[in-house]
Amino acid sequence: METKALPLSMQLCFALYSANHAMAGLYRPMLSELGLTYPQYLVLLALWERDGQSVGELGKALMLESNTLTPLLKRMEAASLINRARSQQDERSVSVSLTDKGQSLEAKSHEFAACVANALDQDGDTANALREQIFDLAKRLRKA
Amino acid sequence: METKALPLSMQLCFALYSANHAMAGLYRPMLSELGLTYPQYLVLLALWERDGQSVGELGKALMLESNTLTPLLKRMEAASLINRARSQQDERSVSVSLTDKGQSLEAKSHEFAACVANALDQDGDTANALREQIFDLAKRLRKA
DNA sequence: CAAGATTAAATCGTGCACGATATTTATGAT
DNA sequence: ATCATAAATATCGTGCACGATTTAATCTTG
Repeated sequence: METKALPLSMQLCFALYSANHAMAGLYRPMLSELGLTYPQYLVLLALWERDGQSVGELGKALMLESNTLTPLLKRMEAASLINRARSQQDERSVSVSLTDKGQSLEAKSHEFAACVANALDQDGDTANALREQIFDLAKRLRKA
Repeated sequence: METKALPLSMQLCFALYSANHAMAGLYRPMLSELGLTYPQYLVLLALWERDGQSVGELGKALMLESNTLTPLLKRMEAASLINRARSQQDERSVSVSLTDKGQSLEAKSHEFAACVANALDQDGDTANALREQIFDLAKRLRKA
């Protein structure tokens, strides 16, 4: 009974790890010019979609908890990208909103998307289908 | 000219980020019982495939550099999973090899793969095709 | 209303990821 | 042989991710 190892090339986990790294590597130089990190960019994406979310809502959108988000958001506040304010209705909750600077970066996100599309070097429908498959994969993994 | 933001749900970068997190989340409790982290498990996968690789070779396989690998490997050495030794042919290079303990964990990797397959809840061919698409995606992104 | 339970953020400690730099060993050109 | 260069790890500082715990506000229930 051989217990031959499954090579990296057969591991879905490594495919995801590798692709996620490669994507981060593609974004890094572009984001770096804006003084942004990759997770900070994801926070901006979430806020461009809906401004004024609480830390908990952001966490739900990005699958992160306050132990990760709080320091990250503080750095973004220090960089004048967002404001953080306790909610009046519920003093436990902190509302995160975009500054003018944070809003102004939204235009760049389209350049980035175009750059990714270019890197993919395949037609849009194929890329969209793959994206949906990956989201679906994430959903299945989370459910398990 | 609207500059409407691209929502998270349309971002391939977030799909990968999310799926990678979900996969890590699935592995975490299983690996935790073995005292392993997810990147440490990837190192083991690489070594089960070919034992005795140098730090640089491991880095090439996993897309990591010595600044990440060296401390990680030292922790794995401290946990008696691997040995690190300078090569005699070239004293610059460090060869990483599995201990008995490190080898013995290989059997578990098959359970993990089965667990992932079960979580996917879809037939193997579909999963394999998706894996190849994701590897291909990573390759395109890296080339760009 | 008061006491306990629940919820939302924050804090703390550890490990990973990476840019920049340092250190050590090997190689190459003269 | 010597010196410059290159190569392989290692070190350092910053930021992300997460388990565990803490703090403060709110809700619940007697």
